[in-house]
Amino acid sequence: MSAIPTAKRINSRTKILDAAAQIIREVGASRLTLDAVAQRAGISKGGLLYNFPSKDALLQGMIQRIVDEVAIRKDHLRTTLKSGPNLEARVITTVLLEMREPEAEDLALGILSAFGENRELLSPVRHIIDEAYTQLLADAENPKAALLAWLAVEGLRGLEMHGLSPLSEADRKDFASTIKELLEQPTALVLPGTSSRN
Amino acid sequence: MSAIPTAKRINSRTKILDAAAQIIREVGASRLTLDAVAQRAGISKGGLLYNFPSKDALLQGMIQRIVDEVAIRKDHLRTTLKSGPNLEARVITTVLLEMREPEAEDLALGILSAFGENRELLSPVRHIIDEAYTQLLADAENPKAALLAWLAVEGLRGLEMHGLSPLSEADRKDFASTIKELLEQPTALVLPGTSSRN
DNA sequence: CTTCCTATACCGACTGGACGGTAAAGTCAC
DNA sequence: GTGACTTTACCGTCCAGTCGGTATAGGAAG
Repeated sequence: MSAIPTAKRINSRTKILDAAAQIIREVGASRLTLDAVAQRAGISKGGLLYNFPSKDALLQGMIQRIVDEVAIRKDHLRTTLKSGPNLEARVITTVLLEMREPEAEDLALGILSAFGENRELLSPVRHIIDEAYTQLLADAENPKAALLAWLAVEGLRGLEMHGLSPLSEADRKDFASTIKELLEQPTALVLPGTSSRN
Repeated sequence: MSAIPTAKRINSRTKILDAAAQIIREVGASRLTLDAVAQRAGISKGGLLYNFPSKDALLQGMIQRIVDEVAIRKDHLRTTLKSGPNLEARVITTVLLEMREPEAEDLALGILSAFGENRELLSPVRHIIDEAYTQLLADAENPKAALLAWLAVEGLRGLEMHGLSPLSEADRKDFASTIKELLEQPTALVLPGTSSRN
């Protein structure tokens, strides 16, 4: 929408997005007010609203940045991980499992913050999920194992996001290895019914 | 605090909780205002606040009801499902997979609604999760498979909760069978490392 | 049985603060 | 001075929670 973002503006925008993410991380999405963001970003409320004309726009900006970030990480992993079976599944599970690192922790929370108010804001998220799902299945040597692994990691991330995970640090490591092995050994999962249906 | 809840009061309370759940389901947690709940319940705002002295108390009541409901379902399934390996895991995954049914759909949303405002409200939820996790592992013939299945189902539920699940109805059914088979056949998951530690 | 008293349950106008958003007046770079 | 960017001051709305009041039921006293 904004025609030519200048350097100054870009700087302000990142400062604002950083501030918003920080607030969500520290005091929760419900306290993400425009005043608080402006103050934290060291900018006035008017200035904030100049950069993001509404709160929804701000949330949208946060989500977009997160989505972009994930795409970059995935691209990076796609070339870093040693190729082999279920590459896409390994990429996505790795991204999700790493998503607990401090710098990216706000991802989950940012998404959550948006959903509550305006479900449409999640559409970019739905989009990358749909895409990831398609790629995951297309690329998978053992689709059932790939789906299982992805959803399991997604489940753990969801629990951690809400601070509800019962897994100890050791348990988590074990689980991560389980996922890794499940995906690297196409024969790890042996099911009676269809073994490898299209 | 209230000494002896009378029948009348209990009736009002359930009407209120029903109304609140309905509102969340229909228009989202952000529109869950005391006025709206009161109106929907066919009661005055004063009456509502008489039964639940604060909004937090109302949210707490909603969560408690949901938690109790889940406990009942689990008890029921524990006697219904045919005994065999990984019973606890089968119980919990069944509950979670059924949680999409209309009557229980508000569970997820109710929980979410609460979290945003006040993280402490989730402590009863954390409690049943911790318990479920312990039982799951203790009872499991193949702990890794049990954990995998539980987290995967949890992941799917999380996605569906936010309307983000990419799985078609058929995919979902397939996935449910995968889970079932994974838990009923302790040999379905064969991992190189520790096959059945501890 | 009737009068008085109390407790429970509920009512609805009101308040005070929070918060998203607006508008007009700067400020600074070019 | 023109346009990008920022500030200050303000408005309107929404909403949790308050508060004085009403209605009904039950029990005790006369």
